[in-house]
Amino acid sequence: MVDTNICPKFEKALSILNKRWTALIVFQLLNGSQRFCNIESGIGISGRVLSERLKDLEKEGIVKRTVFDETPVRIEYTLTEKGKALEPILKQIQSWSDKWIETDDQTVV
Amino acid sequence: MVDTNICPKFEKALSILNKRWTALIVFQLLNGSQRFCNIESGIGISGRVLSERLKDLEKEGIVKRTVFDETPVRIEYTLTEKGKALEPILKQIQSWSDKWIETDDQTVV
DNA sequence: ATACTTACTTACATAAAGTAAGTTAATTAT
DNA sequence: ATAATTAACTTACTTTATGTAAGTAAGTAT
Repeated sequence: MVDTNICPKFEKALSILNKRWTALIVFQLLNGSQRFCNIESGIGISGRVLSERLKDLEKEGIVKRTVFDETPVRIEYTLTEKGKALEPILKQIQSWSDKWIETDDQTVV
Repeated sequence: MVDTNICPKFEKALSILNKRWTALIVFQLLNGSQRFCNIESGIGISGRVLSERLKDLEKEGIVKRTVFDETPVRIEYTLTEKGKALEPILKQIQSWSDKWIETDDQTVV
């Protein structure tokens, strides 16, 4: 990447949030801990990419993976404090979309 | 895409903002109108993708392209009201990154 | 034993982004 | 007058990211 004069922290944040699905995964987890297959079906992401994203988000300290040693084993993904702190961003996106995005109601008759 | 229970306006907003470079372009234009090459060098995007993104953003009504018929012709890109309204989102991202992203100061000696 | 579920991974196909060179039109430098 | 430079792109080609589908391992239900 080329040298820019933009704050590196901000750029880092964008490089995380910019990635496809990241925001939706976080949005989904704001409703509470969820299992792999629930996130998968909840937002319509493929398992391949979800697996990849969850690893990234774990590495960034945004998501925590917890294994419950029941039988069968249960694995849950939860937002960390850092992850929960993303809520105001998503809220802002929501209110922007409410104000500025039109629903092109494509109801086929 | 698979059917989800997420608000379509919100999904639409994310599909715009999620795209690589979109947020940085808007961020750059919050400083005022800019020319193609200034955005290009300002954020380190390639001309190919910048051209593509500006067209997308124009289509979404976020950016306005203005041709000044001087010689040589000058073309400026400006945020519309809809585009300016994205500022609070970027501000939120900024404050999140200030609080949660660490600078891994990789100063090579 | 067979089928089903969860949480993945692997292999392969398609779409998006990066790189570099080319285009057009006008401008300035020699 | 010719050559080089700048702005705003486009085109061709390569690399990376994402999607699709099938496979795996461990356990459960019938």
